[in-house]
Amino acid sequence: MHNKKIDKGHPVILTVDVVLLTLTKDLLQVALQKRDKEPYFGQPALPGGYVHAEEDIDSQAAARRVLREKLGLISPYLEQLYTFASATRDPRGWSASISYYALLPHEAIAAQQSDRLLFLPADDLPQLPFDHNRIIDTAVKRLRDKSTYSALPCHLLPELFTLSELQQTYEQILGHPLDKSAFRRKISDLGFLEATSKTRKGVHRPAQLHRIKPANKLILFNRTI
Amino acid sequence: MHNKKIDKGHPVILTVDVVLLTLTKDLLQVALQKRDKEPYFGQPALPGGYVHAEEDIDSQAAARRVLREKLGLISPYLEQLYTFASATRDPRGWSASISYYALLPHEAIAAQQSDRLLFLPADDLPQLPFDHNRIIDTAVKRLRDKSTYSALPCHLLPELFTLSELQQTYEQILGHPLDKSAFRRKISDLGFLEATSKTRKGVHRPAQLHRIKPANKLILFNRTI
DNA sequence: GAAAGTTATTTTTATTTTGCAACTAAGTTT
DNA sequence: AAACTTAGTTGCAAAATAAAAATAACTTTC
Repeated sequence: MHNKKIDKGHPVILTVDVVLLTLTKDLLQVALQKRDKEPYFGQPALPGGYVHAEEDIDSQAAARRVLREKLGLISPYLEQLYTFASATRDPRGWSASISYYALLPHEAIAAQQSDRLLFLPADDLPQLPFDHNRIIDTAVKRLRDKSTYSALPCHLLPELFTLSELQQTYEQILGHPLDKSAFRRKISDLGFLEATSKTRKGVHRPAQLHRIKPANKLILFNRTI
Repeated sequence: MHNKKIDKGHPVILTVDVVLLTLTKDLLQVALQKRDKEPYFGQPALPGGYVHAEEDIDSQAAARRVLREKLGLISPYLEQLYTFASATRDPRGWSASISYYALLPHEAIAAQQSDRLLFLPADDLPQLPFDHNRIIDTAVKRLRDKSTYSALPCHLLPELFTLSELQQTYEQILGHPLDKSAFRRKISDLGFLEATSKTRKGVHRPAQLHRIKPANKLILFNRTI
């Protein structure tokens, strides 16, 4: 049996943290920011902050606000990842972090570089404050898993892209090569992309630029048990 | 810009709620409990409660405690589902519910029936307090999704079961029939079950009883992009 | 107690999907 | 214009899946 005091719960810390992932050249990178307060002042960490009960309508809005206020970015793809909540993850006390992950094309953030913001390879990070390494690992795993059965990697590319670029994106995320014809067959069968009349001029044969058909959110591939 | 007060965050409510699912006859059922306090006193709702910062080491432990204290049950399968957090989901104020879902064989809970505990079909519920309908819908969807590519439904069966029973379980969850030989081939190929020498005596040919091989956690099926 | 009925389990066969390789197409560079 | 490179397509064998049929092991009925 517990008394009223215990039943009401002790005060806990409630934050959101955002794992912003992007793909540069051949590496998956995560956005980190030098902390502007204690604990871990000055150390690179995930952008995050307290939930602001009076201005955030829900946790997704809080994550959007963090992205906007801390990084000056708006991400079309923002999904709840997991909630890390324990007595030990934050030295200040029992704490819950509702974590989100966001995907952005490298082009969309190139302009945003600031002295406090840095991008590091998500697969090869130094030790970060709190349980941020674990949060990032979880985000990368989620991205990899979901890329095996969905069109998620499209969100790492700009609005217009070639099929070869899309295949390369999948290959970089998954870490292994894909068959060209099988890949194109699948994309074509699912029909969530549309070809535009534009082409990517390069050194060789120009490639047709594609885009996600409007009104197509996240496409899931068929799986059969 | 925000002042210190706002940056520290306003007090928010942090709870865990548990969606306990089980399969009876031909229906997926969810455990509900009549609330013993306001708000919504007396109404059936998901078992849940405040996180107890001084006794719960993490949110999973809090969910286990809820299951134990409120339902008198221990569930081998307990997974974080989603965190529902918003200004409007609880009349008392800004609230976050870290929700978990648990799976149990019907046999394991038959003995636990109490006057406050009831099981209702998860697909056909009355309106419940808070956003509990949405939480349950999310849990059912997660179970259905995950059943298409994992051995999750095993956890809805007792330790020993026949392959036909397992197939029926999949079919009830997924809502469509599966091919018998393909199903058995897949289970056999994955090799996470072992046959026992026991059989299920019935009206007709006895079926061999199987069990999950020890040291096998959750088996995921292969998916190819 | 043999025949019929029912469920379990395996085997066979047909159909679909995938993986690989070769081929054509369209540009640039030499 | 010949060689080179990347884009995109086509054909086919191998693998996986689905459907159907066959066989096995029991119980119940007549």
